[in-house]
Amino acid sequence: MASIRTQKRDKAAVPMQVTCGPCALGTLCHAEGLPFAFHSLFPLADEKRIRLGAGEFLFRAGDTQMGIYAVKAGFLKSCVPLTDGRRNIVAFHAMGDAVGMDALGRGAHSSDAVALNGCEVCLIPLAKFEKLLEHPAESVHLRQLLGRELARMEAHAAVVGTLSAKQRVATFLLNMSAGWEMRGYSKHAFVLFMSRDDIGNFLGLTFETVSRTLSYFQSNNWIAVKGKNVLIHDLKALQSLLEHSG
Amino acid sequence: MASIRTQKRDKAAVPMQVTCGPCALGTLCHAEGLPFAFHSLFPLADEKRIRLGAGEFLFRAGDTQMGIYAVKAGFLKSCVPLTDGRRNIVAFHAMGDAVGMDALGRGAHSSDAVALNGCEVCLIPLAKFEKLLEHPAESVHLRQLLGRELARMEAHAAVVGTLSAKQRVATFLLNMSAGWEMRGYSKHAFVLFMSRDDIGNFLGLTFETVSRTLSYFQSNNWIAVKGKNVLIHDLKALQSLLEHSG
DNA sequence: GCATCCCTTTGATCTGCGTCAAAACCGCGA
DNA sequence: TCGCGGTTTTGACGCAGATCAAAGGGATGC
Repeated sequence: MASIRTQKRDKAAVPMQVTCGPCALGTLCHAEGLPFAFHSLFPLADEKRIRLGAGEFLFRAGDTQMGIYAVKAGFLKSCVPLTDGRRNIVAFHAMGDAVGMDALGRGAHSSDAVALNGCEVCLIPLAKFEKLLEHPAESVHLRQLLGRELARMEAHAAVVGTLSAKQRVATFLLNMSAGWEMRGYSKHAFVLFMSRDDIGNFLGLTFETVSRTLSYFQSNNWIAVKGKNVLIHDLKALQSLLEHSG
Repeated sequence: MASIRTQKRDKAAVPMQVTCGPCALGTLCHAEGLPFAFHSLFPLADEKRIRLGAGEFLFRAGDTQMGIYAVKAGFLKSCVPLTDGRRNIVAFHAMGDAVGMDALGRGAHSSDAVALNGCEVCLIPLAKFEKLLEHPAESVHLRQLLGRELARMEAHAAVVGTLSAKQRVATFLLNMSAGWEMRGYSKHAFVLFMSRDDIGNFLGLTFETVSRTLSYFQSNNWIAVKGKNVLIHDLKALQSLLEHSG
């Protein structure tokens, strides 16, 4: 079974253009979007920005310093620790995603969040949250955020619990594609921001199997892969893989 | 891969003693626990009780009739539909659990909830919810409920994504044990309320593998199994299975 | 430029679990 | 009480994917 590789330090934080349009926190996050009366609760958005280099932890499982984070730029992964010391990646996060909500249950994070590259996130500490959520609109928003995350995780558990290797990798590519399309980018051409090892860990496969499966898709002319660059030629072919059990 | 068997009708709803002590909805649920001012929002608890026979659906994936349900008696399973028509069990629910929160994201349920035997649940429709949650204490409570569920699902995804068959079954038994202990029952002796097929589907294994693994545990004198009755002789042995990778 | 390190690809072999099969068991209704 | 349908157990066999191994990129530092 693939293990998560040793984390690396990056040379420096990366300069970035950061927008707030597609952010999952939406009105929960920063001043501009908030009802006027709530402006005073918030420091300037920039004060709450956090920059991380590749391999740095946003938080670790067990941390009681809670809060919800919105990814502004860059990419992260969420890893849950196993009893044998390994870690399993249960989610990837890109621009606009919310991270850290699993801490709302126990009051401590149950997973690590690790930057995959230079990235920037927005934080709202829980204390601010509590006050904010007295406002019904924000409360509904957070509930939806949590509900979506829960449904996503249920679907992921079903994928790794029942599908074949080809189906898992196809699902992964289709989800990446849909995610980029949702953010306004091409659904046919994108760059994988994680290693084969990370993909394997996420999907419950070895990195060799991930690599082989991508090569197989390419040999069928369904996709073209060159390193982390992916070009999907035949979305329907990948989808039809999922329609027949086995 | 195991599929969920055809649902059966049961002869009748089962007479039950129903208590509200350990219920996950807690103050969110019924009149007794609520702040006095909120009593008027609620009909009598009994009006909101729902009885189900074995195999009956509490709700189905796609239902827009939302609400949160608390299990008062009996057992249910949550199943997410796969693209190939199969369903995968992602959770079991017993007395005191909250069910249906994955609907808070999209406004529609993303999984089925099916009764495993005669059971009884309490409903709060979303509309009531919305009003209730304007009260900070209830809002925090729901947030914790959702956060716990999310963390639980992350852990489950990690289990089915990385562990061996023996480790998955051991984890399952340990979780059952802990669940019963938490509810005030024995952690060493309990009755499995689902079939081998359901366990396999939940763990991403075939029912044959589940059966074989239980037999193996028994042959090591770690447990005794007779049908659905389980007696755990050696919790530590099961736990130590999880400490060594592979 | 070259060397180093890590990531990725591809091949060969091994094995845990799925699949197929059959018998035993258990609850239920007649 | 018996017979029946569904569930569970156990066995034999095969395969998808893990493991072991080695060679080929592609980035980064000197």
